[in-house]
Amino acid sequence: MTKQPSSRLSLEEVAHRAKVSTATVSRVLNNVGSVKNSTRTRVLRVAQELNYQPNMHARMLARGSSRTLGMIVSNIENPFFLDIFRAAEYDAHAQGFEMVVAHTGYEAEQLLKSLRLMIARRVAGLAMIVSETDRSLVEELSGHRIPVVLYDVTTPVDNASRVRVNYGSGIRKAVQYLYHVGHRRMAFVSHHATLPPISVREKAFRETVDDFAPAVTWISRASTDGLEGGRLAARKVLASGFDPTAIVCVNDFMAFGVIRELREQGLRVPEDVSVTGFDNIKLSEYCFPPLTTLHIPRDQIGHIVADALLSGIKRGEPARDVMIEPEFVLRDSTGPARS
Amino acid sequence: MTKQPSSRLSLEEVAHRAKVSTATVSRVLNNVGSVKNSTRTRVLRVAQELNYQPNMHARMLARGSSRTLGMIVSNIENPFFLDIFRAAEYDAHAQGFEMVVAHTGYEAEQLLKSLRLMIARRVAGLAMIVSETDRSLVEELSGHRIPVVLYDVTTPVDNASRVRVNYGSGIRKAVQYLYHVGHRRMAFVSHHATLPPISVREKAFRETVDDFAPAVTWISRASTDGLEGGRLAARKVLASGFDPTAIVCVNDFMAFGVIRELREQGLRVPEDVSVTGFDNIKLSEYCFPPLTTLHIPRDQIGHIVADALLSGIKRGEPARDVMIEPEFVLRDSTGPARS
DNA sequence: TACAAGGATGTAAGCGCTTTCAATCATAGT
DNA sequence: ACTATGATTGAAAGCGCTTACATCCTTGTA
Repeated sequence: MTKQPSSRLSLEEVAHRAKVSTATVSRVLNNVGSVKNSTRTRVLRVAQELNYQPNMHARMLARGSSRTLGMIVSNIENPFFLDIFRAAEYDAHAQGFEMVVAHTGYEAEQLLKSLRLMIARRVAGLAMIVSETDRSLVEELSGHRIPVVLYDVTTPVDNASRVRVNYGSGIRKAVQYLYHVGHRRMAFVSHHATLPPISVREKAFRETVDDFAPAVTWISRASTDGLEGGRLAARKVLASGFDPTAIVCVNDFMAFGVIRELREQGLRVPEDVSVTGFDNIKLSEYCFPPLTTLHIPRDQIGHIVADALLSGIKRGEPARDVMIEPEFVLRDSTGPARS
Repeated sequence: MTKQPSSRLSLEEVAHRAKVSTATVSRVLNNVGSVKNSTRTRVLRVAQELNYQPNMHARMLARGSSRTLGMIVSNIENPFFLDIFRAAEYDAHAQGFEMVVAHTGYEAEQLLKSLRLMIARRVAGLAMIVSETDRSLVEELSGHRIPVVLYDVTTPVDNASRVRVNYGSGIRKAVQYLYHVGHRRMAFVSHHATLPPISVREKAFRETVDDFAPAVTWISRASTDGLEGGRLAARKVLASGFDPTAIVCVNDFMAFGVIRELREQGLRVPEDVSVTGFDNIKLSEYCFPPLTTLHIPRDQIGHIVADALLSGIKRGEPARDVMIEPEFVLRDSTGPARS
């Protein structure tokens, strides 16, 4: 029968029952220093019997290192972020680190709170997979000498690694394809136009379409991300009279919302209107019609993020700068323009 | 210009610069005890200038309380869990608590690890929104006198609150509807049949169909949850020759996978086969065709979870037992049986 | 004017762990 | 048998914070 652990079970208690000092228990539990085999097993047995779990806060305080990686994401509902998180978490665990997440819901104020929380937790490294970063936040970070990786940030930041996606090139691939199958009136659907990664895509869209002289554009921005946002933005486009034959969306979720709204208004996809997404989340393959989109290798990003952080922490390696190339995935939500 | 914070910025440093003792700084920062107004502002100014953030681990150690709620979920990709999490987090924040999540991917071993991690973190309360709980884990918890809430656990556990969903009643609503619109051959699609909440639904399905004499059932279990699982399970059903006119799925994601596979094999939904889900995740309204499903009030669950935990922590209130009633949502993925 | 009652601060003892440093013990070499 | 060497262990000093408890000022009051 395992012993009932008390609510205030400390290493000292274990030491006492095993008739050794706390130092020895610590050595056993951390597998450092040298401990006689018989002592080791005795300590382990007692710890087991007591169902003892070390207090991570005390441990962190004593060690002066939290062995924890922090990650702040904009929208935790977006599986896109989750995939990055999970890949990073996998690597972190493999190296004995924990991960903690915070999400901001695209609110700058919440970002600041999350950032402070991460600092309060004394994370050993921090990944910011958020769109709303601005310079002042980076200041908040400077001085705490922890490795940082920023996702989707255009201007480089001192001592911070960057992972970026080449949105321009991605959007260009989609627009080129659409143009080649006859589309001349294309709309672009996005949200939060002030966020840099969003505006980068908008800009890329505009520029690319401009390269194809006879084509024209229309830009519709919703006040919110996701399905609702897509629907709203689509409604605006359709109400505008622009009558697009193709709608390019800033991400897959918005594309789903757009498709939903088109269908609501009696338009078929892709016969009447072609729709493209961005991200290639898992669902985009499963929804109807399967979505033409741009694949971003989220696992790869997660691994890069973890590696940048961990190598910075453990070996003090310098910051990196990585550019990810999206890949065009042709499915059934796009087709030739209606004549 | 704000001062460059050093990497080892402690409360003591703040105290030193503000020419007061650490006790006073602590009082100011925690807003307790009495401090002269001029002192307070001075301390706050210094803290601000230094960009000081208290070390949460030290704080926790000194306070003996982490002010943190833990939540363990099976599958973090499932927006279902996320919604519960966010609702709970909202309440937690409102009461000055942080939240940390861990996910298990339905692995019992991972559950144990997560559980230990939560204990190591000395969370003040723990919610387990997992399907794979078993008695031994509860033992692991007993003795640590922290409020616990278990989701979807059939047998009551001492001192633990429970929140359950009345799956039987939910499945019954779906089956009744299907029967009434003429379905006689219904299949049930699930995964991990050994998990209690899954088997509960299976059982409810079988029993309900049995109540309608002329109807027959077929059960198909995939080895994995989610879209892939749904596809696999559908493939099995279709290959079996059972030729169902309706497929009842254990959750919405599997339903999406099922629909995808049906379409792949040239079957129309709902004309050839009706499909129902369970959970009513947001996407179920947006996918095509919009999914008939059973709504579970996730926000409500999240609030109940947080409230059970927080009231247990703060006021020592006893454990509760809540049953949630799912609500049938009729959309377009179901219709009369083909004749 | 002297004294009680608070208000404002500082002192110092932990919280539960890790980690140096020194002390002790066992073993091998001579 | 005696010392050198390395393996084992324990004592104790923090890690950065909170929190009695003690101390020293202010006031208001008799």
